[in-house]
Amino acid sequence: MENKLPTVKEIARRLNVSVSTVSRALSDHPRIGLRTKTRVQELAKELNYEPNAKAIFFKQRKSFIVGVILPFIREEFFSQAISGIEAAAMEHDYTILFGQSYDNPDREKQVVETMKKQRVDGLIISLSKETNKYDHLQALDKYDIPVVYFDRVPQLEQAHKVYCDLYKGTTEMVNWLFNRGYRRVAFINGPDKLSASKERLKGYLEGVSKQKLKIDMQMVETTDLSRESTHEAMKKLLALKHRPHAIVTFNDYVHMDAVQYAEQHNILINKDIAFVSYANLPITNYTAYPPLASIEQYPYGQGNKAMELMIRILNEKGMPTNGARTYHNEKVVPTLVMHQPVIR
Amino acid sequence: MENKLPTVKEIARRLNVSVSTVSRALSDHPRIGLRTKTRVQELAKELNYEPNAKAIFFKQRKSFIVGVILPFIREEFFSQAISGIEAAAMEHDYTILFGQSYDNPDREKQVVETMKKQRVDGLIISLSKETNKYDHLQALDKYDIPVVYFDRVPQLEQAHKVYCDLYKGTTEMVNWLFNRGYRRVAFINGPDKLSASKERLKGYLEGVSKQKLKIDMQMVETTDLSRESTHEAMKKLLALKHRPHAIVTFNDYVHMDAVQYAEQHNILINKDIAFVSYANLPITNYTAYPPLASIEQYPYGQGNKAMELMIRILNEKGMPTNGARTYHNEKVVPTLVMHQPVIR
DNA sequence: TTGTAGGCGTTATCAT
DNA sequence: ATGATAACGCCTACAA
Repeated sequence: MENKLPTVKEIARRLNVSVSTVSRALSDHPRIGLRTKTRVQELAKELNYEPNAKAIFFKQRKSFIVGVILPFIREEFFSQAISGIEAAAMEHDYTILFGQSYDNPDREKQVVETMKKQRVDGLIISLSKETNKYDHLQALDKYDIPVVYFDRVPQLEQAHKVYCDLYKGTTEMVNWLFNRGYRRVAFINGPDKLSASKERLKGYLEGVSKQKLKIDMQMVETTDLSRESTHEAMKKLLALKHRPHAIVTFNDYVHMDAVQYAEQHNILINKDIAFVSYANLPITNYTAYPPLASIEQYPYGQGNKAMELMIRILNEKGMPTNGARTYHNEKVVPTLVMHQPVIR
Repeated sequence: MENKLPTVKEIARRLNVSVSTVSRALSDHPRIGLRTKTRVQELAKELNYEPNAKAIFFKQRKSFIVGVILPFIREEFFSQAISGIEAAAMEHDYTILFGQSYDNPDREKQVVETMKKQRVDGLIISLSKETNKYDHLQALDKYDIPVVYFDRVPQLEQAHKVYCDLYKGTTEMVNWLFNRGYRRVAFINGPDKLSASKERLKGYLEGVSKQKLKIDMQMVETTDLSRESTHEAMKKLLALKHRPHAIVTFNDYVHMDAVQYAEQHNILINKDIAFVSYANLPITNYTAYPPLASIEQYPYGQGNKAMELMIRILNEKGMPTNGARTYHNEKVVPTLVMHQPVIR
């Protein structure tokens, strides 16, 4: 009893014309009889005909679908990013196939596989924090599926990337702290492997050096971004003979965990110790202890740029090239944002 | 210089066999020469052959793609929900086409249109708060694209729905407050049109009635969920001759805005006035003023159920029916969760 | 055991 | 102005 979807063939049958006539009539081909055209168009409307995009895309070898893989959509950073991606996609009639890696390289691989099977036109990805092999992703390039990395980008030259240059931003933040009189500035960094961590560390060291201060590596801790790990880092920092005056944390989530630990250990937040962070998530305005300042990384903008770049790449695909592929590398400039100081 | 994706045809050409042989060899057809089979499979592996899902889906009239439309992905409730959807989808080899309505019915329509064009196998949607016409969605049913609504569901009998029955939950919460001695319990509800609001209101009225108290409609305010609107509602409640002892808010976001307003007006949160809410988002644990209690609505579970239901519907599609369609209606039971009281 | 042919819905390229 | 046909990649009933 299923009401089959109408096809050109069906219309052709009913009108006793050929499928090509129907196809042409529907696409308003110039040299087609006005009478026939009207008849076809009327029947099409009556039957509620809609071209089957699947068939068209199949023929065109194009789906207008771009895969997007993120570590965690529940992090506001990434939900903002995907919104930026979606906006750019919509503007150019693309749609988003969605997947999360949950920071698990195996799962990431699996999702990439699915996207490949679905033959997405391209893939935008922010790497899982453990990913250090990119074979499965580079393989896509060979299949003519371009990959654009954003925010969590790989250490590869041969890749399209959009990310925030946190080197400068971090230096700036450290300077800002010194200028405000904080002399012992500690740093809870993310996983060593992440290029985002390396950038930050470089910036931090640069900032400290500029103050002509000796660098104290006891002031640098690492977290795997879990609450436990962050608490562990805090424990070490608070156990130091000379406690830090200020703590820079990897992002606002680490910040929240760090501050939670500090509060539980009777530290007066932003008084005994000042806290600054990255990301500047809107949600921090509602939290108990917003950071004194944080570095805005414009996730929406990054996502938007990544998708724009993807579209540019896809559009250039048919174009003649001089042989060598060029890879794009776009940096987004972060900004230091100061918050209303909240001391509790 | 493009490395074209390998096809059965290509493999067949290279091995001087027919495409059907290749196809069968790859699918491990029983009666195929072992020698040929191995040769084919080896070459396939060497070329990194993968069947083109587009072609298969085109043939099978199936894409294994389900569209998901949410109001705002940045709300933790929805990002949890989509995670539940994704998990169920993955288990059954489905993928998610993603779109946001931003609570805008026009945009919602547009996204639905895109999904239809893409010929998704089905659509899971949580309605925009202003949507009161469902034609564009019911139309999908005609195209044989099933629609499963979740959380924000329409007032339709003829629809598949998964949602949380907040009627009982709200009554329970109001009782809980009365039992704790709060006599004037106010309520900041969401938009009237939302069935979620109606459910809550019914539960609230029921709860108050049970206490044999006169219902005071001055205690009931409405917000369109924006911060301004919530602040407006708070203003009215605080201006009453007899201030409420407790305030129930539509969800944790409204809660945060309400509490923010109260704090700015020198109310001691959870002392002068107690606050309770819905949703129980993890992020509330980091906020300055978590609600005293909130009603967990299990967004992950709802999403998961919605997708499971979708898959059941899709699987039943080919099956013989007795004619009339049956619509599924699944309720998720909410739970009242108490929090560590924080008074500031 | 393997090959041939037709079909899925559409459009582009011929031919009429 | 219209029709016939091939092609996209895959599968499968049927033929050999």
